[in-house]
Amino acid sequence: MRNSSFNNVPESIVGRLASYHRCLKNAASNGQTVIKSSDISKLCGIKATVVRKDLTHFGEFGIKGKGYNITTLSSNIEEIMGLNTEKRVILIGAGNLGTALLKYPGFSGANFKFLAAFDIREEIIGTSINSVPILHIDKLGAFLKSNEVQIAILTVPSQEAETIASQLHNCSIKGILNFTSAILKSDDGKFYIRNIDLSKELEVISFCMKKCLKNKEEK
Amino acid sequence: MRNSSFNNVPESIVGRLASYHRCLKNAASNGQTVIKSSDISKLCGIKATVVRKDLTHFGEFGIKGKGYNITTLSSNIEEIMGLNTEKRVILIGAGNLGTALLKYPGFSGANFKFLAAFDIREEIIGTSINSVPILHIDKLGAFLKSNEVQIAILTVPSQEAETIASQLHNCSIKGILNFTSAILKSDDGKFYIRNIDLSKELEVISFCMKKCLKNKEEK
DNA sequence: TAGATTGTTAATCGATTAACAATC
DNA sequence: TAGATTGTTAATCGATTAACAATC
Repeated sequence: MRNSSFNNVPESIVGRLASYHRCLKNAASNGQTVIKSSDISKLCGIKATVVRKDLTHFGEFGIKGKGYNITTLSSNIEEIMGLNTEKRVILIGAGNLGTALLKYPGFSGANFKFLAAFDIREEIIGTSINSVPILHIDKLGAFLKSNEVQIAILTVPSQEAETIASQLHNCSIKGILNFTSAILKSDDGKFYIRNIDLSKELEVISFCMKKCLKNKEEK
Repeated sequence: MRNSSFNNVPESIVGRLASYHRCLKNAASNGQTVIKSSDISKLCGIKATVVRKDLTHFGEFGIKGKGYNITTLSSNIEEIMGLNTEKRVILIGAGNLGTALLKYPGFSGANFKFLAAFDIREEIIGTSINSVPILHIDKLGAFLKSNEVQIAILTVPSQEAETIASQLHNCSIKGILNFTSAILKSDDGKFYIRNIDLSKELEVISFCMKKCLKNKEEK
């Protein structure tokens, strides 16, 4: 691999790498051993030149005239993306969305290990969801002191997001997956914050639909 | 408004419009009536020049030397994005994520009206979640024939996505919000498909975290 | 060797930034 | 009028595309 730090990789490339990775896993489970950029292109809906250019960003993984060895490419992508190291995760806010995420099968593929979930509702404290214990939010600070946690997932009401996020400083947490519509800023650059705003997605589809309907009428 | 069709608006702008909209709503609820691009910038984490440029894409909404009238700008964005028209929606797959979405408060802001949810598990057929009735998936075709539905939300297992999507042709549906990791393609351009892949988000945060940790070590 | 497919280079395209003129 | 902030223009930057040389 050309370079093991990859500090300036645009997020657009990272997102596509994840797509390639899934596509390779699928191809492998079908017994395929080699794949061409044009195949990846069809399966992922991304142009073959983009696929090749993205990959060369990290090294030369292909065999000219043949394509890519699926096992090799797959494990390279896993190393690039850090999918082969376990990440210890807590979830804050075990409501509907939080529960759905605790039960979400996709987390295992990213090597996420849930240590605990936090909530305020007394009736669920002490229970567990998908083997993840639910603790009272009051225990958060102490928990973070005695456990090395890398990622926090925020599924609390939006108006609580800021307060909760402020409690995540000065501990081992390096990434926040923010599902609230509050825009959290990592003022000091200590965190990587990824905002996933479902309401925004809804508004975007609302606009794009409008456009589609209009195009239709014009025809 | 300069132009009422807006056919070639990049998705990046649309996503930001949604952020501006939320920010305006918040400012309005604080009793503010006018807002400057630099304020929007701070609240949304988007540069003021970008804010202004995005808005001029659709018209001139500001008052030089003053800023933007919140009510006017807000309703203009609502019109641009189609937030002021009701969209009839069905949800397919009332599992954990589906249930969370049916209970998600953000849908009302986008003027989404859920007509029904579909599933295969007999034990929940006939019940309802948040007043939305759960019907058997066998009833989907008939339902679409007798109801005008604009959007389908897919929260079925990924391997079912393709099959379900194929049942959505030849009806009124124009938009699909795909929460499965299957990559659905709108081969004929009849649909607008928005893929929201949570696993991908996890892998992206996994990479970005790795980068953050490394930067930290280097310091 | 011939065929195929990668990886690279150069050209195009679009988005972001910076500077400033217009104007409330 | 002076001060402030928008909207526009031009410059920069980065991402995508297309063509093709390298090579398995």
